[in-house]
Amino acid sequence: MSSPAHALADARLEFVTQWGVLGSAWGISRTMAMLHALLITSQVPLSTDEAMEALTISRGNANTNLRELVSWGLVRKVVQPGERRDYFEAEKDVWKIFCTVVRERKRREVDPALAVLRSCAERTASLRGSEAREFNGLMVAIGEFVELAARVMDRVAASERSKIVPAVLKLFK
Amino acid sequence: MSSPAHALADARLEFVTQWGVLGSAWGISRTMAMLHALLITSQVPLSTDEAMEALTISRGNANTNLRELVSWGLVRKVVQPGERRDYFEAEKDVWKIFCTVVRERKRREVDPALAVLRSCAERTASLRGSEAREFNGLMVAIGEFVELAARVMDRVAASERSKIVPAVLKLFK
DNA sequence: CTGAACTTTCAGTTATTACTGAAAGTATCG
DNA sequence: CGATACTTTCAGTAATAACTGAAAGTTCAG
Repeated sequence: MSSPAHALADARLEFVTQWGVLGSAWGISRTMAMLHALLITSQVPLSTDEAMEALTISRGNANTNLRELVSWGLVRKVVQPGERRDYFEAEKDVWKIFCTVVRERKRREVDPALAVLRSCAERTASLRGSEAREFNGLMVAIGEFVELAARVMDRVAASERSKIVPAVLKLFK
Repeated sequence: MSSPAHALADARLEFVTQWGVLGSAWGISRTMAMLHALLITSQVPLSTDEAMEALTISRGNANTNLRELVSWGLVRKVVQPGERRDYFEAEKDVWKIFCTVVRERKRREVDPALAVLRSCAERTASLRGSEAREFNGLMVAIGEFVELAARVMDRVAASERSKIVPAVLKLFK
């Protein structure tokens, strides 16, 4: 049996690694997901150099992905008193992380998809023929569905955990 | 202004293309997403050769991605009477498509993630020290959250649109 | 059986995406 | 200022994922 210190380090490493795997299955770069996992499991903010060393990645890679995490709003730069370099700290509240991801993916991917669906629906609205009408009906149906999803995402992203989770629990399960 | 026939073909092409883009942002291969878009916008089932031609892809690529779509349950093989070759037909009900995707991603990605989180929580449950306790608390918190998400996904995947959508509409918006 | 019609596989190639590291840029301090 | 400490950029390279096409496999009619 391994020592307690290793048990923690091992578990953390497994978490960081698997978070990376999961992220890449959902279209998030492995490194970005791993950096996120590293930061949320760190008690203290980390510098670029510390992150580089922990994941054995280059400065450029660390810099790019840390800034990307900041642009998602999942991580913020913090200043250590008397220090010149930037430190990074992740939001650790699971509900807030979830809301942020929902908000960003909605903005980055769902809204553009909605625009495409609307354009496809509009451009075929007045066409005749069963093929055109069927296509148009499908675009409208998918559009309405995605619109509903978008509304739910907006609402979730803006909500308090204490208000939504109990309601969801009541609705499902 | 272009002819009506082109307007439909153009809109369909835009939809197929953009569905591919959206898919790849969410970790689904572009070709698979495009094949899916092609099939749901087809009034008739398509053969492998027809799909190959429509997307200008190789036989191997078409075969692999069509089978993958079948394994997701989004597409089924159908036999045309008196025909030897396989034809493929997509489920067109938007709610059913959504449920299928939810069910499959839960099974393929969320369940494994849950296993990792539980393992990380268990392995650190009895460790002492503030770092270990904080890590363990985070694993438990994320685990509970993902478990809730998994339950919601199970429930959604098994539900009738007419029962869930109105309830969701009432809850959000 | 045999061959035609079709499907599947997979080694090799191509396309895409991610990463490196050195150079250029910026801010701060004495 | 000029030196130092740090951050950002990006051309080149590496890693990964996806695709091709020909060969092997399967099915079935005659």
